[in-house]
Amino acid sequence: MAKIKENSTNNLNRKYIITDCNLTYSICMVGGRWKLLILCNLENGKLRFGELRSKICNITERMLTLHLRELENDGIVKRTVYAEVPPKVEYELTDIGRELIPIWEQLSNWGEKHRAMTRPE
Amino acid sequence: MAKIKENSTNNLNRKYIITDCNLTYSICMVGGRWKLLILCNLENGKLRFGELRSKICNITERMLTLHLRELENDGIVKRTVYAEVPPKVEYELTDIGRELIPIWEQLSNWGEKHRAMTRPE
DNA sequence: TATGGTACATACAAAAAAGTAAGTAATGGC
DNA sequence: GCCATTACTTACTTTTTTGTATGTACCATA
Repeated sequence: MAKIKENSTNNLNRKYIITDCNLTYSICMVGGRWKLLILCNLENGKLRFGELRSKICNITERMLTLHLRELENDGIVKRTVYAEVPPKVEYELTDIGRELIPIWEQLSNWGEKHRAMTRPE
Repeated sequence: MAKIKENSTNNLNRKYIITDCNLTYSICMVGGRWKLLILCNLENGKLRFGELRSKICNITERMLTLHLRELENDGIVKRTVYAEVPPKVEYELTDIGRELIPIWEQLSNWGEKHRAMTRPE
């Protein structure tokens, strides 16, 4: 999230895996702690920064900003700034971002099933 | 992976998110650096520890062991030990593990498409 | 008796991710 | 002039993940 060391084994391995495997590449795109929660909240339309912050309880402004920046850089989320004071910024899913929705619905179902299997009442 | 501090904000947030969101829960299951590469390699049947190690270049024995343990604990991979010397251990996907295959194929396609979009030649 | 193969375990170090606390800019309303 | 609002920064600390290096058990074979 912050600075990474370009030539660390860690970073080189990450690059190697991402290059090698589309699947790992995809997972990395949405792999940050809060990213999926952000994306889920955007599923039904645009939200302002402050709306996201209050919908996702426990997230700090710093984390929200960092994840949104990454999602924006990765073309999954679109950011629109309105020239107003106080500032108004809206976030929404891009087309390629929306294409994740049916996939994550399945993943979510899998999770529910898995959870039921491993922790039966 | 190693010891975690039960009451750190970091850990509490992780628990909270996982409890709250099946999707994040699912992603956490396969979120480790090498997990998906391991799972992909098991897609076509059982493999021994040493086979996995040589198929996944750059992975260390420690990382392979750690990830396999987690996948086993999460019921995604099954471990079979043969009472032989030298030891022989085989790994394979469980039923719930196999149910991820169609999902990760879609994710993989998404990744390919996304990659083409963001880095067109 | 020494050696080799297999699947690990352990102690430690480096790197990355997440969290904390405080500050900033712009401007409209009081 | 002062304060409130919004969407951020920045500097720093803590926690977690990843990687390095080395050691272990077991027994068959040389």
